[in-house]
Amino acid sequence: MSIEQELLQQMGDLHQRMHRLFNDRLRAQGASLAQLKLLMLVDRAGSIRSTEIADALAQAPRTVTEAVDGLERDGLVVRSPDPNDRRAKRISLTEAGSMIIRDVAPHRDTFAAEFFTALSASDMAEYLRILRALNDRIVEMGAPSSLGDRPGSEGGSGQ
Amino acid sequence: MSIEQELLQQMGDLHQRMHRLFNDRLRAQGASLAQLKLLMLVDRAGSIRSTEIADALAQAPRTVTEAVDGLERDGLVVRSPDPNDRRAKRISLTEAGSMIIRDVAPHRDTFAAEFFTALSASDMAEYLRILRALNDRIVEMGAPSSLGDRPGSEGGSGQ
DNA sequence: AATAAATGTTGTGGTACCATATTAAATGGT
DNA sequence: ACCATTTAATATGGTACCACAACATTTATT
Repeated sequence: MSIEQELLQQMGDLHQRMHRLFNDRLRAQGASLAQLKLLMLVDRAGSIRSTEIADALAQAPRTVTEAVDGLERDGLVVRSPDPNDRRAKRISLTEAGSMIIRDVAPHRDTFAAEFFTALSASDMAEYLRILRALNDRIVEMGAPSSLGDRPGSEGGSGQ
Repeated sequence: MSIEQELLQQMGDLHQRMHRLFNDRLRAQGASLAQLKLLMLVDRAGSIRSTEIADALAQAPRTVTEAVDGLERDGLVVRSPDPNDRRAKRISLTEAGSMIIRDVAPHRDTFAAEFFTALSASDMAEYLRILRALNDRIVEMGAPSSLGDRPGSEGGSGQ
């Protein structure tokens, strides 16, 4: 097996394991990873439209509707009509939604801290550099460039 | 944002982008990533039972049944009764299944090669070392240790 | 104003995952 | 041989995603 294939394998395994473990821990706090991401985005925006979510998270419109349905059913967000555009609805957090974000934050930090004890400070820096290079590369290869991050501060890949 | 959070973010973004891009390319070859993984496992094993798949891929029994249903419907695998155990069924590739694996292999290699042009040889080595350390760490933290690899040749932290 | 085009949201149907039953067959103790 | 346990596969119901189609509302054109 080539080193490239080995890397792909390790990356996939790592992601799968992290996703599971993190999700399991989150479940105890009353949310899933996907829900949390969405809640945090709504929190940052204050109030936001479906299409803006779809855009920020690089998700299909349908996915957003469904996710918001779930959150609304759980009383974590509310949809209210947009005063300026009667086609649109503005999505915002409820008290319960804000509370979840606040409750989860320390667990997120704890997880990250625990996890990265595996790496020295210089390894972390190396790793970050490599990840950025790979992210630039995959965007060059055709992947969507804007995902959930703040727009406009992309690491310059030139060409 | 701490470096840990930044790393988490970059890892998540990278995975999402790779997954999409790779899946899109694969779709043109007539399979999905999940299907390909399963097909490759069946190929390596020759013939295999549902539970062995679930174990190797760290997936729920239900997931396996469903995945095999899809592959069987597409004529890529067949289920035949196990002669030694009437509860079990042995899953094996059809000609079409084998063909897909052969067709896809070069694309997989091409993708990996293209992608990792972003990294120098020494960066790749670094990256692999870091990934292994993180995989070991996440397993320590409670994630399942055996995924997708051949059974019996586990490299990592197998106590 | 009415029709057309663009945009925002939701519906339909499909893949890939999960936890928790459920049914059939094998197995081990007596 | 019999019953309880375990194991193999599948069923039920749920989350998280997708492409594509439908529908409502706004905006542009005539």
